[in-house]
Amino acid sequence: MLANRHEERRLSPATVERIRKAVRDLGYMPNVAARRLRAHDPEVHHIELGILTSFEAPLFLVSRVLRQVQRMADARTGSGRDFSVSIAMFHAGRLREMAGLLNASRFNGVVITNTLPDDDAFLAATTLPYAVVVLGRRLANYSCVLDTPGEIGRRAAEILIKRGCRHLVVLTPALLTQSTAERADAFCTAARTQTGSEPARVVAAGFTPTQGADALRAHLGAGRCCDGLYAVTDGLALGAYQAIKDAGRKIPKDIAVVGVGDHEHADFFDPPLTCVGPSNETIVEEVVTQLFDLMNRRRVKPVETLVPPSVVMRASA
Amino acid sequence: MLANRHEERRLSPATVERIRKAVRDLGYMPNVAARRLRAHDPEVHHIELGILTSFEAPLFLVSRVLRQVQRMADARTGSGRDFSVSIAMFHAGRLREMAGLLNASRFNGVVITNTLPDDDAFLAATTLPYAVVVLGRRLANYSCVLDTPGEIGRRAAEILIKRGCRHLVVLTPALLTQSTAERADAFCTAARTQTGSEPARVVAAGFTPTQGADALRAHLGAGRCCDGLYAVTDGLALGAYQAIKDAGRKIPKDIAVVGVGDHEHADFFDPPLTCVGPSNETIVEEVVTQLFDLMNRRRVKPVETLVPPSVVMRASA
DNA sequence: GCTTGCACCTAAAACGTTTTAGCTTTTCCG
DNA sequence: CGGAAAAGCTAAAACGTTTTAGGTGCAAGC
Repeated sequence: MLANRHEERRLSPATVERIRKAVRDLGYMPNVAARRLRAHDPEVHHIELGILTSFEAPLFLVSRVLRQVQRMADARTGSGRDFSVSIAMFHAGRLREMAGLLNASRFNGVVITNTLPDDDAFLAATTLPYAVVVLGRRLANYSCVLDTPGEIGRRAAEILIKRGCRHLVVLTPALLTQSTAERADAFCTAARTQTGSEPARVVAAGFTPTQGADALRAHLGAGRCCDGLYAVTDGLALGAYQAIKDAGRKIPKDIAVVGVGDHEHADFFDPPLTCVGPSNETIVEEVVTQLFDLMNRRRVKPVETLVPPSVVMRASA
Repeated sequence: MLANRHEERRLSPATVERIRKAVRDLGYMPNVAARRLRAHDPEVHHIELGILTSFEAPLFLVSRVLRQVQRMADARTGSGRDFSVSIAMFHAGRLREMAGLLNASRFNGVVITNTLPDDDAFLAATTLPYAVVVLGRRLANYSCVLDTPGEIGRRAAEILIKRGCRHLVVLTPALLTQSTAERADAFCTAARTQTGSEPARVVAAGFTPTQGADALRAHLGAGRCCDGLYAVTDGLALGAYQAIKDAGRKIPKDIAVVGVGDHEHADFFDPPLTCVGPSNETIVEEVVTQLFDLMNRRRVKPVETLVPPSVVMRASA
C-alpha cells in the first residue's frame, strides 16, 4: 500500500483506514523483492553483499570484515552503484540449506567463513556463480584467505620452549576445524622435535571459557605436571586462566599461557595474553580486497592467499 | 546467466564460455531483486527480517537477538512461508540514510537498536510501515523494549553502599546514550541520599577498556579516594580493573566494582564481575516475541515493555 | 446549468530476470 | 545425400509491486 505515501497522493483518511483494515484482515505480507525491483532507479545498480557465518561461531572477526566491506562499499557508492551489506548466519554444516545461495538470488558477492567439513564439501561440489571469498578454508574453486596454522603452532611451541617450559599442554575443543587441528598438530610436532617429549592434549567439550576451565581443571587435578599451555582459541585460554588460578598456580611463573588473539579483549586478560595467531588486520584487508577484485573482474581465476601469523608478546608467556 | 544451469539446458561449452566472456566484458551485475521475484515459488511467501544496529556498537546482544529470531523463524518455516534473517549496520546517527528503510523495500520486519538521538528523531518523525521493535529507546510510535536504567543505577549504588563503600565513583563514556545517562544519574541520586555525599563522575573518551583504564588511572593518580566503582559498561569495567591493579589496589577489598553484564565473559574477569544490568535473556525473548506478534497482527498498537534488571553477585563487589 | 476541483476507481505499463515454446540452423550418422 | 538429433536463436509470458494515465461521480462555486 504505497509505502507511506498517502499524504502526497491525497487519499482521504477514511480510505487509508479502509486499506489498512483490508491489509490486516488479509494478513497481507508484501514481497520485498517485487518492491525493490519496481522501486529502484533504473540508472543505479543495487549490489548486495553478504558475510556468511555459522550461528555457533563468534562474531569478532566477522564484524571486522563487515566494517571493512562497508568501508569499501561506501567509497564506491554513487555514480550508478549502491551497496547493501549484511551478515547472514547458517546452521553449522548446513550451509547448503541457505535460501538463495544456489540460484544466486540473494547476493552479488559473499564472504564465507566458519564452515564445517559438510559445508566445505558442498562448496567444493558446486561453484557458486558469483563473487565468493572463503575465509579460513582451502577450496580449489574459490578464492581463499588462510592463515598458516602450521607456522602458528610451531611458533607457539617455540615461545614456550624458549621460556624454559618442558611440560607442554595443548588445549583444544572436541570438534576441531581444519585450522585448529593443524595448529595443534604443528604445536605437538615442534614440541616433540625440540623437547623430545609429546605434549599432552587436553580436550574441552566446546569453545566456551567454562568448558575450557573444566577440561584443564580435570587435567591439573589429576596431578599431571604442566608448565606451558597453548590454547587454540582465546575463549579456551580465558577458561584456562581460571583453572590455573584455582589450582593455586601463577601465570606465567608456574604455567605460561599462549593464545591466538581471536578475542577482542585479549590484552585485558589478567595477565595480558601473549598471542600467536592469524593477523586479523591483514586477513580482513585481504578478504575484502579479493571480494571487490572478483566483483570488478580484475581477477578471474581463484587465488589462495596465505597470511603469516602475528605474534604479540604480552605478560602471560 | 542461468544460475549455473547450463548443464541441464544442454548448452555447448563453447557457448557457455562465450556468454561468460560477454558477461565479463560488459561488467554485468545481475539484479538480485529481479532474480528473486522471478525465481521464487508463487506458493511461498518469502519474509525478510533484519536486525539493525550501528557500526560502532558491540554485537553481543545483537547476535543473541539474531539467534532467537532465527529460532522463531525456523519454527515457523514451511507451509507457504520462508524466512531470511540478517544483521545490517548503519552509521551511528545516520539511520535515515539506510537504503530501503523508508520505502519498505528491504525488510518485512526489523529490530532496531543502538540508535543515537538523531536516529531516534528520524524514527519518531516517520512511522515505518512495517513491523518494527525498538530495543533500548522509548519511542511513542513503535513497540519498544527497555531496561529500567533508574532502577539499575539505584541497585548498583545499594550494593556498593551495603558493602560499606563511602567514596563512590561512576565511570561513564563521554557520549552518553539515553540509558547510560539515566543509569549514572540514578546511581548518583541514590548514593547522595544514602551516604550524603555526591559520587565522583569519571568520564572516559569512549567505550573501550583502554579508554576506561586511562580515565580511571588519571582519577586515582590524582589522589582522590575511592572504594566503590560503578561502570556503566563492562568494557569500561575491564579497563577499570587494569587501572585499579596498576595502582596497587585490590578488588574488591580496596575498591569494589559493579558492572552491567553486557559482556559475554563478565564472569571470567578476574575477579568475576558483579553485575547489575538489563536481563539480556528476558530482553531478547521480549523483543522477538513482539516482532512476531506485530507481523502476525496479533498486536496492532505499539506497546512499551520494561524489563526489570538482573543482579548477578560475583566476587568483585 | 455549467465548470472546476476533488476523491476514488481501473487498466496498463514498467522494473530485470528466468522459463517456455516454437522455429531455425548446424552437426552427426549411415 | 537424407534424416534425426543437437544446438542455437527469438519472442512471449510470468514473478508482485508501484506508478501513470485516464475515467467516473460528486460537491462546491459561478
